[in-house]
Formats: sequence, structure tokens, C-alpha cells
Amino acid sequence: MKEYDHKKIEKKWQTIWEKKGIYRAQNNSKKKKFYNLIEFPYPSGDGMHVGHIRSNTAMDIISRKRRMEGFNVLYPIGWDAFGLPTENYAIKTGKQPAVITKKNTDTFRRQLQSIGFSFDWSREINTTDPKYYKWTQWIFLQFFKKGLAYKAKMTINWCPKDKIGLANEEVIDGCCERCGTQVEQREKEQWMLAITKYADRLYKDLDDVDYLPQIKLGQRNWIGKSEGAEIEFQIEFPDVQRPNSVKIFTTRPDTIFGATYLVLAPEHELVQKLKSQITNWKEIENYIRETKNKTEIERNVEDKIKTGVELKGIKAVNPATKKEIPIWIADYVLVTYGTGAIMAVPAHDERDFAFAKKYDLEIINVIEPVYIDRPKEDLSFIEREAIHAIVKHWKEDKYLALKWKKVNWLTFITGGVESGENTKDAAIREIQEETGYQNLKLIKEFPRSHSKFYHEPKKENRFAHFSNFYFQLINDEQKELSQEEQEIHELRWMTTQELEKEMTIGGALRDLENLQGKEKTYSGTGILTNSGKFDGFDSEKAKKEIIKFVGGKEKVTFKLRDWIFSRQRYWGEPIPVIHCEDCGMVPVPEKDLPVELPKVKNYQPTDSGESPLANISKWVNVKCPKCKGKAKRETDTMPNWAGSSWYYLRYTDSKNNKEFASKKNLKYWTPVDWYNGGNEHTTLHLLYSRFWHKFLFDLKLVPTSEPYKKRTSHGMILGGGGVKMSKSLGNVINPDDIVKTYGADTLRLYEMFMGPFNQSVAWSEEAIIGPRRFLERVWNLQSKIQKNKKYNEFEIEKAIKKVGEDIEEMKFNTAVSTLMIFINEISKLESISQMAYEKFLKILSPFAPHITEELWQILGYKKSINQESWPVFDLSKIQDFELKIAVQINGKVKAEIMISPEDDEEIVKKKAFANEAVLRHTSGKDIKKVFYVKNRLINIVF
RNA sequence: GCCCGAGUGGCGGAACUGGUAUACGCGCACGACUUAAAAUCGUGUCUCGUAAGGGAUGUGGGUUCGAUUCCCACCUCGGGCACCA
Repeated sequence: MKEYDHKKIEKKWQTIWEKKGIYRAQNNSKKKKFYNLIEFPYPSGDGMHVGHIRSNTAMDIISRKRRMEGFNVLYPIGWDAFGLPTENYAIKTGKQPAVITKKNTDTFRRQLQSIGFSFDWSREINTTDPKYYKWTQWIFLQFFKKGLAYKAKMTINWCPKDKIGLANEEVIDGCCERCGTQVEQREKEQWMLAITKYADRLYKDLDDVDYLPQIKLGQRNWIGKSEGAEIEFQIEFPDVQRPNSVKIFTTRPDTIFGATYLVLAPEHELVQKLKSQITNWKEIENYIRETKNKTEIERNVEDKIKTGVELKGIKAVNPATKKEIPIWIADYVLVTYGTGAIMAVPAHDERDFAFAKKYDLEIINVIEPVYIDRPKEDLSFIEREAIHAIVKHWKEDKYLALKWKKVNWLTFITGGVESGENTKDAAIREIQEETGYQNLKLIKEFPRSHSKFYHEPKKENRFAHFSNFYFQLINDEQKELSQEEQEIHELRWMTTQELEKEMTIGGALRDLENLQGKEKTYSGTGILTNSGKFDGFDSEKAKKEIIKFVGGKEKVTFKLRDWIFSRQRYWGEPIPVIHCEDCGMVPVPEKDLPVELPKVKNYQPTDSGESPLANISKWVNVKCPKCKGKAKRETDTMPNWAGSSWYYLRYTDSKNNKEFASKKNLKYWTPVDWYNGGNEHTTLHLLYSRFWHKFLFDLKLVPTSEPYKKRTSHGMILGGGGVKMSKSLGNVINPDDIVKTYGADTLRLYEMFMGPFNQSVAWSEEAIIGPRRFLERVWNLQSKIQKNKKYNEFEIEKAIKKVGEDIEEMKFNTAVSTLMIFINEISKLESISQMAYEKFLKILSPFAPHITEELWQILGYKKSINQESWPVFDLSKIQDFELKIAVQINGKVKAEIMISPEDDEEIVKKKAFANEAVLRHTSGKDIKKVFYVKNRLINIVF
């Protein structure tokens, strides 16, 4: 037996695999297809990160398993190579971005191949290849022709250093995501893609895809759908000749009776229109100017301190109450969202509340909260008028609480209101009856509240409508309590701190807060009050009626904004549009695509903020395709999201120069069956590519409305100590070193073993030795193989089942652990059966393809192990003959007994009670109950 | 501030649907082999206790015969979002 020489073995098999092309996907296969996708890497100058290996290995394992299961697997790779780091490097060194990219992709390709990934290299793509971006430009033209790509003046985030406009999502803490420079606001003509036209479908169709729940949630939050209403408020002028109105958007039309003022965004067009009516125009103008100077980021960072100015001289009319209310402008209202105007309901919205407090505006309570406190599901509710009272001590700062004796309750004084009784009298009567205290002074009545709860002592579900009071005792006069009362509860004097800790009932806690002057808005739903004819209605159910009542209309609004699609940079796809002096914007004819990037000497953006392309007059000045007159090319380029929005389609037919991919190949291969990528891409990239896909679907260019059937995500690999790997910290691990020292198989196995796949894990220099030792043991076991030896079916069948299931659930760490356990088990034997060893090699092969391929060949096989079939486990062999279960006494494990799986409950009980330890603990005890969980444990309770 | 995720030995982590907490790996200790070391193999390794037995899954409560798992409140860490009406 030779020694395990990973260097030799790994090189050998990588060469053979590529030569034989065994991982090439077949376009014309009769087999069932499986399309596995990873996010194609950005080939940075630093070379590959160990994080790439983690996610690629995971999908490589799944690809290899699918092949063994008989699928025709497409597992492609390519380069997302446009982008700023390369361009910045070009600016610094004067080297051409295309040359830099070539060098970087060569490094990445070599590194990826050294790990033994089963990519179909024949389909490799590169977004910076003109043959590829021809089609990116072509798709853009389709957007343009449908009017979904348009130019608009935008206030954009401007990075003065990179001289580039940034999308909102590229600004981190007010600074440029890439260079960290403080971002400014600038007005600029920008290309836009109308993603908002697809907002509703992008939201709704999430129902039909299999994405991890957090990913769906992330997409939904980003799209930010909210259902509400648009309602018009009339504006009253001293001059009756000029009627006008303002439309507001609200998600809470049910609270409209509490709307005590309106707020417009400072940029709202109405503000300018009403200029002549506004008496404090100077003040308004100043405020608008101040707001404009603030970047959006600053407006957001200043958060808590809300500012605004009242528009004096005009008023609005609340359409529900018909009362006149003031109109304000404030920068906490954004012109980009909804209608740019809101109705403010300070009683039930926190921002409105803070604003109203600051400027002393009216607050009207219109919702009474309903607290739901674990009612029993199967019982109906009994409604009661009730009181709830806090009673303060006559001298000390303490309050009276009732500690219930039969149930675990701590409450204030509560009780029912008898028919015809005034609620205040009822409260005083209940206090006197329950506590004996006689002389009370009412200090305050709190807003009413309601509670749905299970009344333990009465065994019924209650829906109680509480009037809430706050009394103080005048003196300590107290009558003796009846026997009956004394049995129900005991009295306790408690401080607010103690009460806060022990009081568990929602409504009581709220009153406690009121008591301490911690005023809070209640922004939940409940029962309407001060709402005219809607008083007593459930706020949620009354929404529609109220919208009708005030003449509003139901409206869905999205937070998603259109996508700013142009960059004033060199290293991106040129936007294929020509500006003609006579014809205006003319698309580049399809036959002239691609519009190739010309070679440039200087990659520095122009000082005007235009892309470096603007300096190349030979390239810029062209004839108009329509009228042949004088024209100029568009010099903006696309963001690097463009090429990645459709790359998965190109893989199906990467060499096609007639169309972006043939219908036939798209039909066979799409949608992607399983797409795994980083959490950081689960909103933007995923949403953008879903948008492009839906657009292409509408043009009947792709066969499905969603690109990805299933999406999962992986966690990051951090440096030692749990911090991000970075050059500056010097904690970057170079995969080349690991491959050299331990081998690709060990690296793959370690990265799968190090922790749960969907969570971040820190790299450990020491722990990698474990998987290496494991592979050496696997290697050495070849000397113990015996052809005809009977094998331990139980162990191997169990491992096959567990490893297979774990791979499907991406629980790779426990799959590796199962493989290790199996090897530990059989290592104890004198000799091992070849049958079992072969099955084991098969299930190990997706994790460690090189060593298993070598051992497979040593066993005499000619065909690659990845072309063998995945072993099917035999369930009947996994049954235990005898198993150990726990015996608990009162929930604590006291003994273990052996049983047979066929034993019924009676036999198990008998065996349990025959146990010496059990006898010792149970003798003389009156056994109340015995719980038996089949094949697990038995619990004896006394 | 809001949303999401996580918190278990010295360390990475395991635990099905509420059913024997600490699998697997690293490290450490001891032993075998060796002139010696490394490598390898073997044994041990949550904690208190001689034992019987007790205590531990961020903290405090709750539900349950039984809670790492479910519920409530809080603390810490990581990620995302930024006044979204």
C-alpha cells in the first residue's frame, strides 16, 4: 500500500476529469435535468477567498449526488467581471481593465480547478466579453423600446472621490460603500429601469417559489407593500374662489377621526402652489432650503428630533369630523413615498406623537386597545362591563395588588359592573368589597381598554370592557374582609418596580405605565371611540366603511423605487443609445451590437462627472442611425448588476451568437432548480434578476415567470476571533496554501464540517487536522479489506440514510460527522468487508472526490465513481434488535433498561419496575402515572 | 428605533416533531510504540461530591409528567433596514 499522497492524486484526477469531460452537461439528453447554480464570482485581484470554497463545495456535493442519482446536471461557472475595484486599479496603474480582468480570471480558474469542482467549464462565461455583453445591451434595448428604461432628473447620491452616482443601497453610513468618502446630493440626468411596474408581481409570486423563509421576508420587506387608502382633504382659504385639496396616503384610515393636522413633504408641489395664501412664506422658504441642503442620509440620521413649520393662512378640513385642522411641512415626510402627504394621528402613531408633543398639537384618542391574554381556543366569549382600579397607599408610594390563591395571578382590583350601575361607583364598591378599605379619592380615569382572556377561576373565556381608574386612599380605615374574599386572594402593597416585574397582564401593565407618566402611543388595533357613528366598531373591520364614508379609495403602495441604472464610469456595458440632434434618443440598431468599449489611455472620470468615454471623440461622434445626421453616443455605462441579472440564462447556451440563448435550451434547462448564494445578495441581486426574468417572460423570451425554483443561502467564513477576513487585519487565508499542505479533499471536508452551513463560522488553523486524519484513516483501511467478508449492514445502511438526508437539508457538518462515526466503528474490526467499504466510498465521494476516485480505481474499477449510482439504503436493515431506553422517575433519569423494539408498553413497564434502581426509588411510593414514549423512555411519576 | 438570526464544555459545534444534553472534531492529560521526539494507536476529559446524589444549554419567570426546543420579560453578540404614514 502506497502512502496517501494528495498532491499526486488530486492533480492526476483533475486532469483525467477534464480530459474525459465527465462533468459536461448534455443539451440533448433524455435524462431528467438538474440545474444547480452558484453566484458567479467577481474575480478580484486578491484571488479566491476560502468563503468561495465553502459555497461552491456545498453545491458541488449536491451536483455530484444528483449525477449519481441519474440526473443530467448543469453546474456552470463564469465571471461577473465588470466593476469598480478593477477600474480603480486601472486608474492607479494605467493598465487596461480587460488585461487586469484576464489575469484575475486566470488565477481564479486555476484555483477553482485545484479544488476539484465539477463545473462544466465548456460553458464558462464572462460579463466583460463583448460576445456576452452584446446580449446585456440587447435586453436593455428591449426595456428601452417598452418604455421601461427612461431618463429622469434625479437627486442622486454623489461620491466626489469616485465621481460616480451611487444607488441608495450603495451608501453605507452616509459614505460611499467603496471608498468611504462622504456622499453629497446632486441633481443629474440618470437612466432608470421601471422595476416598480413589477412590484406587485415580484411580491405576489414569492408565494410560488421555494426560498428560505428569511429570504422571502427580506424580499417582501424591500418591496414594502402596504395596503391603505388615499383620502382627499379639502383646503380652506380666506379666498373662497380657489377651492383646492390635498391627497394623503394612510395605512390607518380607521384612525381618521383622530387626525388633528396634516403634514406635507417640504418638496410637495402644493406648497409652491399655495405660496400666495401662505402668510409666513419667508419662514417656509427657509425651512425648504434647509431641508434641501441636507442629504437624504442626514435627514435620516437626525431621526429623533423632528422639525417642521406650519403653513399659516390656510387650513384643511378633516373629512370625517368636518373640523378645521392645521397644515404643516416637515422633513419626516418623504416626497418619494405614498403621495408625499400624510394625515397625522398623534394618539396612534409614534412619529406624529413626538411631533405633536413638540409643537403642542391636539391629540385625540380614537382607539381603545384590546389585549388578548391566552383565551381557550374552543370556548366562545362572554362579554362583561368591568372596572379596573389602581389604589395608592394613603402615605407611602405603594399600590394595592391582589395575589390570587388558586391561580397564579397578580392583579390590581378588578370586578364586574352591575346593571344600571355607574362605573365609578362600581369601582369603589369593588375596592371596598375586595380590600375592606373605605375612603377613596378618585385621582384620574384612564382611557378604556378591553381584554380577551381565559378566566381560570370561572373556567370561561371573557371579553371584558374595562373602565380604568386610579384612586388614592384618604386614610387607613379598613373593615374586616369576609371569609369568602379571604379565600380568593391576599392583599399586597407593592412599589411600581415590584409590580412591573411581577404583573403579567397586558392591560394592567399599560395602566401602570400611564400611572408613571410614561405616555405611549398605542399603535395597534382595537375598538373605535370618539369616531362618531363608528364608535364601538372593531378598528380593523371598520377600515373599508370609513374609507367609503370619507370618499377615499383603497390603495396599495410600495416602498420599492425605480432602479437608477446608469454609472458615469468606464468599466461597464455602454448603454446602447445614440443622441441625435434632430431625432432625439435613438436605440443602436441590433445589427450594430455590441457597442464595444473602446481602448482608453486614461480611466479617470471627467471632472464634469461624465464617464471617461466622453473624452474619446472618435467613439462618441457618430451618425444618427435614423436620419444619418450628426449624433453622439450615450457615454453612461450600466451598473455591475446588469450582467448578473440574466447570466443563468446564458449558461444554457453560452456560445450562441444569434440569440441570448436558444428557446430549446431554455425550455430544457430553466428554471434553475437550486440557487445558493450569500445573504448579502438576497435582496438586491435576487430582486433585480427576478425583475429582468419577468420582463423577458412577458416578451415570451423565457418559458417561466420565475428564474429560480429554490434559493438557499450560506454564512460567511470569518477570520480567527470571529472578525471579517481582511488584508489590513492580516488574517486572510490563502486556499492555495491549504491545498498544498493538506490537499483539496481535506479543505473541502473541513469547510463542510466546521459549522452549520447557513451560519457564519470562524476559520481555525488547528481544527483542519481532524478531517485530514480522517482521510488518512479511510486511505489506510484499504489494507483491511476482505472480499467475501459479511459486513455490518446496520452501520453502513444507517450512514447512507443519514448522509443522504443531511446533504438535501444542507446539514453538511453532521453528514461529515456521520462519515467519521462510521469509520470509527469499522476501524475497530480486524478486517472489513469490501461491500461496505465500496458503499462508504460512494457516499464520501461528493465531499472528497479525489481520494475516493483513486481508491475506487485501486479496487479495480474503470469507470469514475461519480458515474456510479448513489447507494439506496435498506430500511429493514436499520431496525435495531435491542435498544436501550431511559427510565425517569419524576422526570429525572435514574436508570437504563434494554428492550426489544417489539415490546409493548406492558412489557416495558414490567422491565422498568424490575430494575433495581427503579425499585429503590419507587418503593413505598404511590405511583400516580407512567408515561411511555415508544423506544425512547419511560417516566414514572408519583 | 424597527426587523431577522444567534447565545450549549477550554474551543468549533450536536440533539428527530417537547422525550436519556454535551454526538463528531480540535485541544488537553495519561498510557503504548520509540534511544528520543514527531506521527500513529489506546484510555480519559461539563461541574460539585469519597460515594449516594446534586447542579449546569445567556438571565428571570411560565406552560408541561418532561423544555436547549414552546410562551412572556430582559441581557449580550452578529446581520439587515433607516422617519415607509
